[in-house]
Amino acid sequence: MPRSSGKTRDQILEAAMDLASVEGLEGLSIGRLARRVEMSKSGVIGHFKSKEDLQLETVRAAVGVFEAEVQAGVTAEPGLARLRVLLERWTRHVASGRFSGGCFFWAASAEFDGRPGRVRDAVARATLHWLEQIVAEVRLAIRLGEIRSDEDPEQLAFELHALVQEANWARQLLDRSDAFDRARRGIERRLGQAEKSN
Amino acid sequence: MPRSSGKTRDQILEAAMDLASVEGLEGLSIGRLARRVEMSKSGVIGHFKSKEDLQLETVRAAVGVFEAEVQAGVTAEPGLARLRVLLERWTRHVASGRFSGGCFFWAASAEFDGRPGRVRDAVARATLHWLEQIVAEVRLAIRLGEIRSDEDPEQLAFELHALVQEANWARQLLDRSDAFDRARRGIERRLGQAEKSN
DNA sequence: CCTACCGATCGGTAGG
DNA sequence: CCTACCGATCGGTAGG
Repeated sequence: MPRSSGKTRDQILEAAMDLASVEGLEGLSIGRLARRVEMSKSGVIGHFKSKEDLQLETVRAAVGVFEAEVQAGVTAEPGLARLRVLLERWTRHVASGRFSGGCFFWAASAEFDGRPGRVRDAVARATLHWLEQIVAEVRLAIRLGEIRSDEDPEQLAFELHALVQEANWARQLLDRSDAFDRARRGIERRLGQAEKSN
Repeated sequence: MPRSSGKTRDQILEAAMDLASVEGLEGLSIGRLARRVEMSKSGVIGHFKSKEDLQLETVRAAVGVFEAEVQAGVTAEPGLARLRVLLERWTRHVASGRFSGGCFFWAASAEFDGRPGRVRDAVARATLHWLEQIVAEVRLAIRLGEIRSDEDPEQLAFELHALVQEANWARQLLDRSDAFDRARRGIERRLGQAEKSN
């Protein structure tokens, strides 16, 4: 059962994710967020213990969106087929404009990589988890004989992951509308190379 | 001839680049920068017209560092050989820890991609210029018959560029000390694939 | 280059 | 959920 003010809290977090994707999790000030959701500052912060707590809850909410849009309900066969589906869903999610500022975690990564603390740890944990999921899927595909056994799963995951992050960069900073198609082409070419021939 | 206070100004910009690589160009506040260089706030801002001007000069200084460490004095043969040298010098520069927060332009990209203005334009111009230089070198290598003529220069440059940015991300956020070796392996593998066999 | 100051905004709290 | 307020810090200026 949701608590009584669950709806408002969710609305605040939805606005917080969008604001943070543009202005960063630090630029996400309580006053600015309050204006955005048309509440008083104390009304906003009353839902959270502190700004750090608000940032942590915002990261957690973004993890929830990612899981729902990228990971949930994938029915493809485990291995190479599921790897392709996961990468395509990720690409589509980042390209979709779900958040005004592009990929939430790319922005949060760059902002918090130099600031020790719980927010940085939460961002690192979430992004590492996703990277490790790609590694695991590559490993499975190797075990199934779909990907060449001389491929290093960590290396292949690194290269695939790089392409989607690059696409986000190229679209957000350089306004390259073809960025995600380039990521897709790179992924397909790389997987084609890794695939066991025959 | 440098103006009389050129030395101090350069010291301020050196500190500003380092601070911005960690805290961002916005987190680079005049007060914090003043404390870092042991001056008063007005002493710092006196060298610049405004905070935006300070940010622009800091970007310009970072372009200068990049040119000196990556682009200057490359003697390799134009084409594939020079492409390899440029990518290796870029990788080494980003890996070197020249700035505390890792790649200055990666941090600035994520921070300003959602904020219109002159700072964003300067960051976009600088990074686009570097990307276009990689494209140009690929094109030359194709013309020289060193890279297969069915390679799309923009696509290949996108993929190579992605690997170094990914390495910066992996080291700064995930503390992956092997990140730049992964970038190197990816670059070599990709160039090997693009290379004309025989 | 400094001190001293401006109005605005920051995160957060008191009190209701 | 609100108003009203706290001390700290923001970018920037006056005056020297």
